[in-house]
Amino acid sequence: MSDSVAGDFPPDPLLASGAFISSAGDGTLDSSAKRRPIQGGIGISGSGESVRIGMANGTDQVNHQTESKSRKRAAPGDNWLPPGWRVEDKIRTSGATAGSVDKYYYEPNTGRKFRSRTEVLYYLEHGTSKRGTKKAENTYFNPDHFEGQGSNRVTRTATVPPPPPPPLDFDFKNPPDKVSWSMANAGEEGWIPNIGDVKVQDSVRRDWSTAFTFITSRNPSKVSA
DNA sequence: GCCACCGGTGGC
DNA sequence: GCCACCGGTGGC
Repeated sequence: MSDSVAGDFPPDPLLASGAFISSAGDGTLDSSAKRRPIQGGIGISGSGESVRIGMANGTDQVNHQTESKSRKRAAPGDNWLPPGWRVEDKIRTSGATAGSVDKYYYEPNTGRKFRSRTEVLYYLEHGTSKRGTKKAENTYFNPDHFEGQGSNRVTRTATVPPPPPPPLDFDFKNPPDKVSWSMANAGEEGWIPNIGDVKVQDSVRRDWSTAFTFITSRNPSKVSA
């Protein structure tokens, strides 16, 4: 009764639509590029970390008993994470707190890293991160930028790969008048969009997500000196 | 007591 | 200056 539509997505929330994730440049995953030389040499570097894809995949653990936690611990899985985001559990290898785990969240397109759910949510709302961004808070949803992005002068540093070509179907000029969201199944899939009585297709929803991600990621945070 | 979050620091 | 990591605290 459920394998029809809402079953489970392919493990590639964003890639499916157009596959652009241009994170190539900044080596998102293997941060082996920099990464401080962990002393002690405990070989946890590779095997100690488990990276998971955000989104409904952890269906295996059907143990979603407490859905209404509270502010903290409110994320048994990572259902609050927008599709495409990655979560990385990093185990501390030294110090008094060695063995404890830090969670890091990675934005799909730019690979930007966040240390907490709070930071991610903040970023999703403001399009910029609190920390590390002293100024430049001008990133707001502005459809016009979207069109002219072919050759604008935005002097973005080479740090961030060029904004992904938007292979989207999302019509920025004519967004749906109203979208109602319904909770499909607490804790599993999260919210499902409906326009009128019609459930929004998965692919469409994914485009929305991609569009959103794109918008929120094309900000000039690195404009430093 | 456990867990998530954030500040601060040290290394590069 | 940036980034990764650890320490410590507050909330539950």
